[in-house]
Amino acid sequence: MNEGIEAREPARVRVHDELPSQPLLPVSFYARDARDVARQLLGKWLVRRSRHGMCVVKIVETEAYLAEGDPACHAARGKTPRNEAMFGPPGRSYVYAIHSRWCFNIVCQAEGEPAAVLIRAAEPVYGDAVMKRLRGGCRRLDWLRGPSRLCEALAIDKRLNHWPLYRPERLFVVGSPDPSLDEEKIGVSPRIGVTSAHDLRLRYFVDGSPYVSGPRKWHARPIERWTVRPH
DNA sequence: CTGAGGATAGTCT
DNA sequence: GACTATCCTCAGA
Repeated sequence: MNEGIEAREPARVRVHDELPSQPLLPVSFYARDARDVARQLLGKWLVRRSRHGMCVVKIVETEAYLAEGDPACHAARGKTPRNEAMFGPPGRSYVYAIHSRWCFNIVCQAEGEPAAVLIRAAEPVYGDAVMKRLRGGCRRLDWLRGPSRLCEALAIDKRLNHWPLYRPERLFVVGSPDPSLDEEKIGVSPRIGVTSAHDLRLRYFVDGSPYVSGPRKWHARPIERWTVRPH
């Protein structure tokens, strides 16, 4: 049908009448180094359509887990039933449980090169009533502040493991590069809760955003600068 | 506001 | 049996 058009221009998606249409992130966005993907996911909209309703959230905090030289990566010691999704093609989800809570990752790089980005925190954009209900009515600031809180607010669980994120259906990401998110507004720090590889600074966050998780003192100022690369 | 402690269950050795 | 890419509560400043 219109495959030729879609190959040239990314499909635009209007997720709600009141929200502007946005380009859908294609597979090629994810088929790169997880550090670039993690950095450039900041400011993008994650869209979730579930039986509870539709939610749109703006990503404000991510972490990269690398295929090479990263002992904290779940795939560092080879393939297991749990981390299988990381070894698959990029652009799909990797959902796993920790302490009886879910964490949502996006697989990056290439098949057989297990890298991923953990989505750690986001800001509510649309669907307040749904997220408030799923989060038990806690403060709006805390609905999406932490990887497992985010999963709870968006009804993300193991059933969405291996899910393709480049189709505008149940779960996907839209957005274009945000010129206001230059390197001075991006903070970089060690990853939270990771006991090994503390020398690696692979956590990225929108500096100053109240929706970012972790100790406040960590985002008092950016710890390191990061060069924006186009995509 | 911060830090400590404990609940909790899936995963791997 | 040990570990964990978490979260909540509580005590104290």
